[in-house]
Parts: sequence; structure tokens; C-alpha cells
Amino acid sequence: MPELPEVETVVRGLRAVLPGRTIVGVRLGKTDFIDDPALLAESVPGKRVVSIARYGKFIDIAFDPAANSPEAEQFHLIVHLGMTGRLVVRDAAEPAPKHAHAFFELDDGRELRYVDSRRFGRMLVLDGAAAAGKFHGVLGAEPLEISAADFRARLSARRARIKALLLDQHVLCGIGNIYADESLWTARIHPAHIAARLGAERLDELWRAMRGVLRHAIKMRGSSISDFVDADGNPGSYQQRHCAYDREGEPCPRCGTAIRRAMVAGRSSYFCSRCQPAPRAKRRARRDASRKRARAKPSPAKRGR
DNA sequence: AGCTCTTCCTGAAAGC
DNA sequence: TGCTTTCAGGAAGAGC
Repeated sequence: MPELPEVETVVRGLRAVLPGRTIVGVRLGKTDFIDDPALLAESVPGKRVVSIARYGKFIDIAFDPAANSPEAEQFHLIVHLGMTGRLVVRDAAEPAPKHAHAFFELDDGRELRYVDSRRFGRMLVLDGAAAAGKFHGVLGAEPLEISAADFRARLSARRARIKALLLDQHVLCGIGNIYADESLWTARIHPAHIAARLGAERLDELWRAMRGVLRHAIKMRGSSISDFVDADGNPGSYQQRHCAYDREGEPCPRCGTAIRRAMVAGRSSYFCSRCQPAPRAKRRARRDASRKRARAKPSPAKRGR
């Protein structure tokens, strides 16, 4: 699944080939993942790529206005890879793989292809730098740009589970299940901890762990778990460095205890039960007991606020 | 505010 | 062996 390091890897690959190239044609297959397919098909051809940016897991391909268009608005193609999306540059003569749904023909005989078997990805066009900026503005902080103090400030008052907050794109953008689990493992924090109970020191540790994990993953060109590939079609190798994620039953690299899997924040979460002790057993026991009671005798009266 | 459930979709893995 | 069922998962929205 493409998360920040994978998307960053794709973006770097695209930066090596796309800027300066003009899109000479667009072909679309299935379009249910595109906001406005007609607009995309009519507005992209003739435009020249000027730059490529990443906002969290979103890819922003910025175009110059067409030479013949009078309004000097910048124009953006925004792509989210979802679970199985790929953006690759290939020779146009190469046969297209299964599930290739969008083709952007370049002026050098190659084409940018969007391939996505599950079509959980999204694609949209935005007119004007302001629109793109506004879109960018609704996202949370970039994990590699936020300061330790800001990180603390964003999390220390939240009563939600730390894992849920790491995954929340409005809090931080770009972190998904893999890097949430790897960061928490590195910081020795159980995913179900309530953020507000973690205190400044442990939040700082998490901030440091998160940055280290993401930086290392980018260096290794991301994790290829199911089918991530970069813009050239090559897999990453960070999956070999995973300490917790997708390693249920395997030994914790730190202490040898078997990695466990549990549902936290609605997602599979992998952690070491020894290095990452669950939050206060007493509290949990009390909460579980009251849940059990509530289930046995369905809610009597709702408390007013 | 925050949790859970549902929806989207397909391939892989499990079940029979 | 081969067919059928189940499930995962990023994000958004509903309902509680």
C-alpha cells in the first residue's frame, strides 16, 4: 500500500521524466475513480508539466496553461494511489497491463499510465494554484516537516488512540498502517494508548521514531507489500526492514517475543506485547467489564449531558 | 469528540 | 482439483 515513502518514491521518479514534457493525448478506460472524466480528458491534452509535488499521499502534477489558452491559470492533476494504484512511465508501444485505466501520452513516445486493480485510488483535476493550495490546506502536517513541539501540541490534548491519530490524515498526512505500526514499535508505544496520556517525553520519542522510520523507508524506496512499484516499475525494499508490520508470530527484533496482531482503530495492528505494553491493565479491565455488562443488559437510560 | 460500521473493488487465501 | 466464500484495506460518511 502506498504511504508517504512509497508516494515520495513515485514522485521522485516522475520528477526525473515528466517536467518539460507535454501531454499530447489522454485515453481512459474505466473512469469511476475520476472525479470528472470528461473535464480531465478535454483539459489535459496540450498542457506541459512544470512540477510535481507530494502532499501526504497525494501526488500533484502541475501544468503550464496551454500556449493557446488566454487565461493564465495553473492547472493540476491530483492523484491518490489508494491501495493498489500505480503511476508508471512506459514506452507507448509496450502492451498495457491489466487494470490500466488512464494513459497520458507524452511528446517523447512514452506515456504515463495509471494502473489500479481495485480502483480505490482517486484522480481529479484542479484549476488554479489557489484551488490546489486549498486542497493542500485541508491535510494535516507533513510528518517530516512538523517540529517536535508542533507534534506534541497536535496530539497531547487528544483522547483518541495514538494509532488512530497517526492514521488520521487531518492530523498528520501520509502515514498509513505500515508506518504507524513501525513508528510505534520503534518508540515502544502500544497502538491503543490514549494520546493525551502519553506525556511530552513519549510523544517526543514517537516524533523521533516516526521521522527515523520514514526517512529510512524513503532511502530504501518504500515497502512493497502487495504490489507497490515506483515510476520505473521497480519494487522498494523497506519491507525487509519491517520490525512489526505483517510479522504476526515472528520474533520481535528487540526482545524475541512473538509479534502479536490485534484490531486497533479498526485496522490490523502489529506490535510486541513485551516492548509495547498495553495501556494500564486496571483501566482496561474495568472498561471491558462495563462493556460486557452493557452488552448483557442493553442500555437502560441515556445520561443527559 | 471519538468509535464503529458501511461502502467502494478485486485478488489472494481459506474453506469445502 | 476446482469452485465458492471470505477478507483486507484508505478514505469518507452515517449513526451513535
